[in-house]
Amino acid sequence: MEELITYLLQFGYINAHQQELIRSKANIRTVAKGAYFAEAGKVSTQIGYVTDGILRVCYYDKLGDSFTRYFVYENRFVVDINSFRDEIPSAEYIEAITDCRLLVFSKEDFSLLSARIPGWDDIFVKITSYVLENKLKFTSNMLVQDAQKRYLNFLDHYPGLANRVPLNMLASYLGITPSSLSRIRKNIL
Amino acid sequence: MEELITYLLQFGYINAHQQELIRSKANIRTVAKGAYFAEAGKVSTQIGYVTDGILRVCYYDKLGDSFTRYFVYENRFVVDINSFRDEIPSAEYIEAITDCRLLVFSKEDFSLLSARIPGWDDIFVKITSYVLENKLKFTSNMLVQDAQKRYLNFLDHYPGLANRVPLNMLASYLGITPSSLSRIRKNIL
DNA sequence: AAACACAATTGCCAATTGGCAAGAAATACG
DNA sequence: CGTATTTCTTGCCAATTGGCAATTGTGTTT
Repeated sequence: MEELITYLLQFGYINAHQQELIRSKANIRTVAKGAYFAEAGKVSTQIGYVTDGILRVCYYDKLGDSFTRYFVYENRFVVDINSFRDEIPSAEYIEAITDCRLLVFSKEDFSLLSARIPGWDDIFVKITSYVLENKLKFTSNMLVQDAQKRYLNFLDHYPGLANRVPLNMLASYLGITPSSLSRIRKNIL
Repeated sequence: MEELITYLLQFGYINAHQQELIRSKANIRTVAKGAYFAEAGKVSTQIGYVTDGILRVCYYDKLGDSFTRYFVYENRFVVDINSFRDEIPSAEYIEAITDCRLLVFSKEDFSLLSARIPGWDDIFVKITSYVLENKLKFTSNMLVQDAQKRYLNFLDHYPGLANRVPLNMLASYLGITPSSLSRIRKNIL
């Protein structure tokens, strides 16, 4: 919980009273490994802040194969922002790939915090554009790298994460086959 | 100019009086082919709406080779949003790849419109997350496709654009070599 | 502890893509 | 209008990556 406040303070000012209000509106939600925090086609009614575990934003092709869009881990927000803000159907799935514990805010409480805390909206605008911009940059960088560089870059940028996610999900994030990723790992040793 | 208003109206409501205010604050800026609309390391003091031409957001590696992050064309905003909002240095370059004509708003005028037009900020929040989310999706999709599918997907998603941008800039956007892109084009015929 | 399901590794070969360089085409410039 | 410069195309070959299938490994369940 304190980590959430610390995280928010990176993006804007919130006084002690406002912090207490935030704490009072946060609820704990657990999502079991393999279950979805949000599903494509359904409106996302909660925004989550991950306190334990890892999730992935993913989608499925016509053959039913899944592809990882990106991972979300401890001390980061997870949500389909367009679905949550405009109450439209989510574009994709958010799947827990380990047992997860999140602090969640309902749409109503989030709006209440927005009304009561000047700067609340600003904070989330900053988080959104900052995070999306970074993800876009990282993904776009991968596009012009070979498979091994993508993996090394991932290790660098997300230390410890590679060993916490299944190889096939990491492979689909990196845009390479599981076999290739396995070979790359062997090569690096 | 009317196209700008139409574009904004897709994301939120603005009344006639407010529209007039927007018109009165828009200035025309031209950027010659090859020149920069914004430069890495400098604070972006303007947000632009492209009325004519194509620009690309790009970066350079240590060898001085350039890579295209994405293209921006008619009836879209172009800006380093984090630089413009927080008045911090831009992360990358924005280069005109044809002669360009833009409607620009200075930071001061943009803030004034923000103060005078309820919903102005909302509109830009929506545009930002909607556009970035789409770009991320498109780039992440490319990652798991082979070179030819990337190109066909590009043709599909950005009709007409492929013939308006230099092959080498398109190649660096798609994450393939200019030679490969040239061969792919031949194959498709 | 055995059986099962699922994930990861590995070998083999084919397909794709890159690297380099030469030539052709298009564009810019005096 | 001709020359220079840059961009694009193409051939050749090497390197990378994928596809498939068999095997091994890991974790779960009964």
